[in-house]
Amino acid sequence: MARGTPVADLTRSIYLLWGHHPKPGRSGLTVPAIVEAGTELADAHGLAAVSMRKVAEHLGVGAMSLYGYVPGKEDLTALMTDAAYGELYDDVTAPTEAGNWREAMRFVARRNWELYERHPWLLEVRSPRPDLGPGVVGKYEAELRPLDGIGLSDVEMDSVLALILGHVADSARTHAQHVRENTGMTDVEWWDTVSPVLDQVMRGENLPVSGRVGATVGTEFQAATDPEHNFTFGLEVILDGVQARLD
Amino acid sequence: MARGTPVADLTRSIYLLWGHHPKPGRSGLTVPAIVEAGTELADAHGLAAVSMRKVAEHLGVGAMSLYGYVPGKEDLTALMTDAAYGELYDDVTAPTEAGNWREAMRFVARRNWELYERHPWLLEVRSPRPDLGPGVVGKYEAELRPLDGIGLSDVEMDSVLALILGHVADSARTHAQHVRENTGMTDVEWWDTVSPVLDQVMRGENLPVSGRVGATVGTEFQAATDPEHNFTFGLEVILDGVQARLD
DNA sequence: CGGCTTACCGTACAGCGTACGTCACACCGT
DNA sequence: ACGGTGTGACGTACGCTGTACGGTAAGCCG
Repeated sequence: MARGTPVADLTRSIYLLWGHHPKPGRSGLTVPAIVEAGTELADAHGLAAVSMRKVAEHLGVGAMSLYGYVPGKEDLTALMTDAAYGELYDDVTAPTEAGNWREAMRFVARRNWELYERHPWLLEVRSPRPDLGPGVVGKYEAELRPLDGIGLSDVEMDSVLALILGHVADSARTHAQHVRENTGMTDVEWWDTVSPVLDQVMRGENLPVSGRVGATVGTEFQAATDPEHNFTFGLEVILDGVQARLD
Repeated sequence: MARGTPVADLTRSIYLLWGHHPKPGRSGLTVPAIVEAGTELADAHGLAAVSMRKVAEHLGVGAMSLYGYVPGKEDLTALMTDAAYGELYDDVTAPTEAGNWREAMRFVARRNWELYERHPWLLEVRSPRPDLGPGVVGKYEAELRPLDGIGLSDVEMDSVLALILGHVADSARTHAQHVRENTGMTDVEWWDTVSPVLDQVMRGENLPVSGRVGATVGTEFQAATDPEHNFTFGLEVILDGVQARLD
């Protein structure tokens, strides 16, 4: 699928996101099937494992056949991303129904956290612009609603949501890197290896505070850090900060 | 340079980070020179542009010669990362001297923000474990000190710092994607293209809150979002939240 | 049944990280 | 001064990537 002018490409991409895709041909290929295949691969082996060849193979089809349905890898990733975010809430009112704004934001944060656990590759997606598909747009509406009418300006609503979602993504990112034991060794093994070498090599460094804090954190969590603790702690700090702004 | 057991590799990587590298051979190559070349390339063209071939070419040397000094690309990236974070503070006391803990944290956040502006590729680095080199360790000590003795537990100190740094990274990430006009079109061009298509395609969607907020934000910032505003706003919210915890 | 449209895909190219094996340089012992 | 040798440097090659191009063949219509 040849690339054209930037404007034409962009328009095509948006139409694609919003469900304008070609009917299945004689191989039975469809855009949703391609997206699903890509998502399965990404869930299982990370975003780097999603190559056009692998996706095609997974569908029993030649690599180049995909280009009849999807302009390229970038658009495939955008489709996967939007689909993943789209599965977050059954209904646009779900967060609102969780309770007051604080409980709603906890609900939102927890849901996003779980989404990143299910689809860690979402944290690797690096899109130059937001992928404004139906999933993302619906998510934004659902998450913004509980913040409406509690005393924040429109801009503040957007900023608060961005702050919370950013915090979730950041914690989840650390968590995902943390959990990935497949790539090498477990946390404990890693620390057991690193620790003595560090002790030797850092001899003579003057680190009174970080030395103490690092030791405490290590003892507390049996690891260099505990992303899940940081997630819940940070969330409450943020919510307290928002509350302070409301008063 | 052949890879060995995980433990040996890890040990070697840490020694490398802490300055244990081979003396220059007959080509005059050194590890710092390689790291510098990689950093220059990354600053100019992003992390993806840092290939072993390009770095070698930049140094007037064959690609494989680098492997005599650096085990592979992963370690090169780790070295670059640690060096970049190491240039953040002239002295370990710099943040502390900025004033009380709030001012110190604003100083820390701003410095990190500027670092990410200077080296946007830092936001693309995806390391399985923290790269515990001298730069990163010194940074941790410097940033932790202003939080010492203000009424937080050790674990809370670590969590608060992680929260703030995560927020900076997240804002800077959005900012960096935002600024990258080179890859295609400017913000305004993009929105002018996307907006009418979205209007058409979203006809019939029920988006009362996000529609209003999106419009307000767009008018306010002449863009879909303003990362710098989100950065300072979010930071103050977080600081307020921490203050609430201190009371 | 013939012919045309078009979906499909085999091949190819430029790029990547890096394993392997060779070459020539610099140094050292005599 | 010279020969041998250890090793730093690197050319080549492999398997992988995204995707442009052009040929093949399948399905449909007259």
